[in-house]
Amino acid sequence: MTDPLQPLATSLRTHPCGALRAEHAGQTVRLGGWVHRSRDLGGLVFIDLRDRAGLVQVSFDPATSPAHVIAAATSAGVESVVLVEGTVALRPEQMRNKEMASGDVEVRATSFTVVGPAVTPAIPVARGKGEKMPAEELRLRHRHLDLRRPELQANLVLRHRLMQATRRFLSDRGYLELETPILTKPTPEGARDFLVPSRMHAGEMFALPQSPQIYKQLFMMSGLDRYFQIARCFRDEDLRADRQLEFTQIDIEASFVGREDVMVMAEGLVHALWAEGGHAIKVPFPRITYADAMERYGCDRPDLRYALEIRDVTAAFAPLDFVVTKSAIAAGGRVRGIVIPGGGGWSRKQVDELEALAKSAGASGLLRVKRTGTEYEGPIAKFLDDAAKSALALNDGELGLFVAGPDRTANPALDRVRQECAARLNLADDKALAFTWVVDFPMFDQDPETKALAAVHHPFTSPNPDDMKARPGAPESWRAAGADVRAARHHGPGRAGAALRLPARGAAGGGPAARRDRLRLRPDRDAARRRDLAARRDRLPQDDGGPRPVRGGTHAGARRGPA
RNA sequence: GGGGGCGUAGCUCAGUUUGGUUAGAGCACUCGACUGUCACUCGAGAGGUCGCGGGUUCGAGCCCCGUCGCUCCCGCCA
Repeated sequence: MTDPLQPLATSLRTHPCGALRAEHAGQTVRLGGWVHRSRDLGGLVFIDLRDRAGLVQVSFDPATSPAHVIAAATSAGVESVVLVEGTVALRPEQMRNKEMASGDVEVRATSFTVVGPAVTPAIPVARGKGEKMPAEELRLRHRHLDLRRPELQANLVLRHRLMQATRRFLSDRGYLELETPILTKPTPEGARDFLVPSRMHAGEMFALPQSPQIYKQLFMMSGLDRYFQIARCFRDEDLRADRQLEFTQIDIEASFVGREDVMVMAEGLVHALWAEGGHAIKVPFPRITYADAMERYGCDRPDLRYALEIRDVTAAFAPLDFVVTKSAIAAGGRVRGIVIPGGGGWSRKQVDELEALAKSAGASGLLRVKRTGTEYEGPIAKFLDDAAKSALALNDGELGLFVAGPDRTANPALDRVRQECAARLNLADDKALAFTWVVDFPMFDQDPETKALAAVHHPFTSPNPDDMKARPGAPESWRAAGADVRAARHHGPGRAGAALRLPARGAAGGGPAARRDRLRLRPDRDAARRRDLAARRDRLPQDDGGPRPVRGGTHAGARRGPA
């Protein structure tokens, strides 16, 4: 690959500042940049000059720089835009700076011109080690200053490279980069549309698409076969730290493909993108079914960097004369929980905190028992007979935490407790990514009271064809023909590994009426969707998949997080 | 829509618990000193409607009421 900085030479400069290295020693160079920081030692002055490529130290020494040049450098304020001419010189051995990419050299200035004198910046650009960032509001108000920071520029550069890598990868595999309209009719998706008033049609609104769901399928019906788009998406929901009004997603659709084709392609793209970012990740990703994930981790996006798996101990509690578990089991629930090595040493207060967590997630309580030697302690210990003790299989020093009740409430509670325990025990490897596929999601979630069905994912995923054939009258039991990529979250600003989601897609299943019902279409609205469904009668290519969106990490300069 | 937190110098923050002299620190800024620094160092200086409005009080940055802004969480959201 050609050096991406090489073309930066112009009639005014010979090199970008940050590109200078020992190999340039002896050359006369002209530079343009911003005064990042300066150090006046009295007669000897240093300026760290900054541009997009990085920093370089410019020295102003009476032995090499004319007096008026030194005077000009002395009075130049930080963030002034300057032009410098000088000679690249190797620094004396002791004066090299290993923390600076250009730290082996400096530019000995023979000429110095301030082309843009700066006022004191409203927020500091150069930041010392350990200094905090200004408030988000101020950073956004003075965005031009904020974006001068090398770390933010690095984000934008990475974003650019990821986009180029995406285009390269997909184009090489026959995907066409096509665009779909931004101003559309409102659609019955999950997130609320951004609405834009129309001048020509007073009282009516356009909607900005939360994602380009609809029109891309026209491409498939039309026979374009493979499409992708690095698409801007919009949603009018309340914000969170990791949720933005607008964001970018890589949207892909393909025809004549099966689930394996989609998964292999998606793994390849994820692999290529992380490789571009300097991370080697292993493919294929391990796979886990939704049912397995819920059973072992209580969560459809388990953090697989650590085990701490959920156990079913219903059999141990079933014979016991203990009202809590007895009534839960009688009502069709189970008793499940996790066993924590070393948890026996946790204080009453620490365990109470876990119980509060479980309760806030919907559990009625958290049963606890710890084993010390042959002794069992805790509120439920007195109910345990020898058979139950051996069934629990607690080792010395271990703490057992259990939830009794229906999976529907126990799962989220156990998930929260498991994650908190892992955090306390520092079980997760910060550097690990733990990519995994979660497959065989249920198609629908059924409200236990109203029996109403709601799509677990977006409602346009195809049901598993085998399930549809086997139990045509029981859509609540169907699995979806989709799969999600999950990655354990990283913690810390700017390092969030995105949660990637790649549900496959297709028709909603059932007849047109059932589809309409499931999609919650209103006959008087949703014209675009109705037209789409109608067009399906003209036949889609066999299609259980065009993965939707690889999400996350592509929105420049902003805090990143799972979508 | 609901709940919590915050708002003091250009920036980051102490000070509010228990009201009491002239509201402080670090960085940045200005001036001065300093010839190998790299968050240079040292000395001096300037810089404040304590978010805004009202109230209680002899006296409010501090207590009370209202209001605006920011932020986090729940709801919502893929």
